[in-house]
Amino acid sequence: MSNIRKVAKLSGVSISTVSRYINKTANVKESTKIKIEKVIYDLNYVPNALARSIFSKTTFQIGLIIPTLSNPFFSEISFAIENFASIKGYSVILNIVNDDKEKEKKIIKTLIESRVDGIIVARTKHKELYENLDIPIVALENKINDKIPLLYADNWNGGRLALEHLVTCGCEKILMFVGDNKHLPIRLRKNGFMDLARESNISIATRQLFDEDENKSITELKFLFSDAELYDGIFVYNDIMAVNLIRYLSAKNLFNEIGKKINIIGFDNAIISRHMNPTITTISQNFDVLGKKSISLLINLINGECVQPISIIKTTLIKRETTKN
Amino acid sequence: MSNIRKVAKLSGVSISTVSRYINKTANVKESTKIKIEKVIYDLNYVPNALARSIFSKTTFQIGLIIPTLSNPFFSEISFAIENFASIKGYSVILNIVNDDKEKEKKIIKTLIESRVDGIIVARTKHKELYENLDIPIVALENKINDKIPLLYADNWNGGRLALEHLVTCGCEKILMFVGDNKHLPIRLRKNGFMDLARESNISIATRQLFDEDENKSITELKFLFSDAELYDGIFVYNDIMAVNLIRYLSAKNLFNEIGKKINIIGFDNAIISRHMNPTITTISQNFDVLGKKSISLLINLINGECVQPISIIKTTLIKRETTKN
DNA sequence: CTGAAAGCGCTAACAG
DNA sequence: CTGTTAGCGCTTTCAG
Repeated sequence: MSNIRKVAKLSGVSISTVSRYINKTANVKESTKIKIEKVIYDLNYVPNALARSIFSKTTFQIGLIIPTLSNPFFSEISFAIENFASIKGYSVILNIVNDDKEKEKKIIKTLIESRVDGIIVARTKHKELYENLDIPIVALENKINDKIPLLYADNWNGGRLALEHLVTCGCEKILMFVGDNKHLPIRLRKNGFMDLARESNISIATRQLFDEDENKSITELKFLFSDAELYDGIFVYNDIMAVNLIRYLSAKNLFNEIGKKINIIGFDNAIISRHMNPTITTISQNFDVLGKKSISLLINLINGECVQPISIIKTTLIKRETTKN
Repeated sequence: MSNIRKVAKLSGVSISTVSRYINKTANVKESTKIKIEKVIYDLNYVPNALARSIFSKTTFQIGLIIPTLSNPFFSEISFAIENFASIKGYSVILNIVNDDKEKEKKIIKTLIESRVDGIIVARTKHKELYENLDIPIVALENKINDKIPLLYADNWNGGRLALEHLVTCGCEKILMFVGDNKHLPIRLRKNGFMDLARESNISIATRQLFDEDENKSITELKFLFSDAELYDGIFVYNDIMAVNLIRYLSAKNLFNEIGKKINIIGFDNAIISRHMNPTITTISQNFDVLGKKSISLLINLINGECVQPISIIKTTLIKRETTKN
């Protein structure tokens, strides 16, 4: 592959002139401009961003660290992040942790070595890995420490919206499937739901589910959801589990009751919620806004600006077929 | 951020000794080793991969170019690619084209500038952008030219498997929803299905669908799928459209016929196919194998080895609730 | 408007 | 086992 020196030699000018031409960092005489242009074209020369970065101390690359891509929450958010990063001129290095702490450690090392300008890390389970990193970081969902800006959807208010909607649908026997307490957003969904229930004097039955339950077989689901059909309003902590609930009810031949006698509301507005049969009423996390905000926070950080320590993105109700109104 | 010179000075040795220590490229006396170790630790020094790459001419980064992340086919394949890339010591730069040719052009430029070691491009619509790139490339699904190795799942045989299964289920009135002919894999699915039909003297009704139809409303779906319920065996060119078909049938109150009087088989084994209600019988693309193979092809190319021009990954039948047997 | 020269952080051949 | 030196591809003073 050719380099700037070759271009300079063949154009009969100095390296610096070529550099100036490429970066438009100073005027170059029209005639030499044309000469250089031609040589660059003939040689198929492409400037080396590495050499440039070594000097400029900025790579315009950011690292994205996520637990998985199979969960639509993360694929949607990665989608949005790539989109806004690219608009702002940044490339994103995709890193999937997959519950492997050693891998997460190695990822961070590699990112630092390749001098990414910043890191966005979603729902990490190992905040200690990020404590002493001297590089701009934005945390999604899981807080790392007071110095690292945190961003998440307003799960608390989402929980309130969910109950509000069930009430609007006229539900009177309400059941909530609670997710794993170790995740802050999951906890907040519950709290929002419960806080409103208390304020409104509504009594709520609760059942506990865990992350592992997301991939259970239909037989196991029968056990998890048993008697859910006795309630007329059911809030499930995420869309995947709402999907499972629907499968359980269908297996019990209650498909036709869904959205009528049995109202169900999920959380996430995952793709599956608008494709599922029936389509699922849910609380939307507004991935686009999350992606945009995380990029803008990170870029502000990169530019040495101050950013607010916590940003909360509005959640909204998406009405579909699993609820009456 | 500190550099190798600083480390050398503080350790009281030369730059090259430090370099040797870091890369274990030659022996270093135990005592100086310890000195260097300490300084590196105190300074929180991390070697600069850019400087190293500029010399070694290799970045251990690869570019991944995909049309979207919303479609599970691409998120699953990206997942697999990241996984195997990272096992082999490569980072992946995620680039989402989103049907924007100008963006695709810019992406390629940026990747070349940052001297990625290779590119994996999935289902590109603009092969001309890749024709004259002097860099290892692996094409997924859509062929670019004879020089660029192509990799895809055995859609043709997948089509055969689909028909075979419908026949096994005893179907006699068979309908096929054909996808957009401009995509090779989609065409092959149809051909496999049809070829077996001809060999076996089975007559097949066909209907045409297009990419845009994937996101249509239920009213529009009614038009697309009208009278599909008159058939007892239906092959749909991908899982998303199979999902839509199921929603159409449910809206017509035929939910309980699915998997009984009406057998449906999709294609892709997308996540949604195992979560849908009912779960969808489908042909699996084996994302993991696709991801692994695309990485190994690319790395072979990077290492200057010869690779076969076309690789075809086996597809398999996944039986679920939408078919009888 | 242009060239010479120093330097970004690192590696490697060479000499000791 | 270690230091000196040249060089990777580029940018940017500083002169002219």
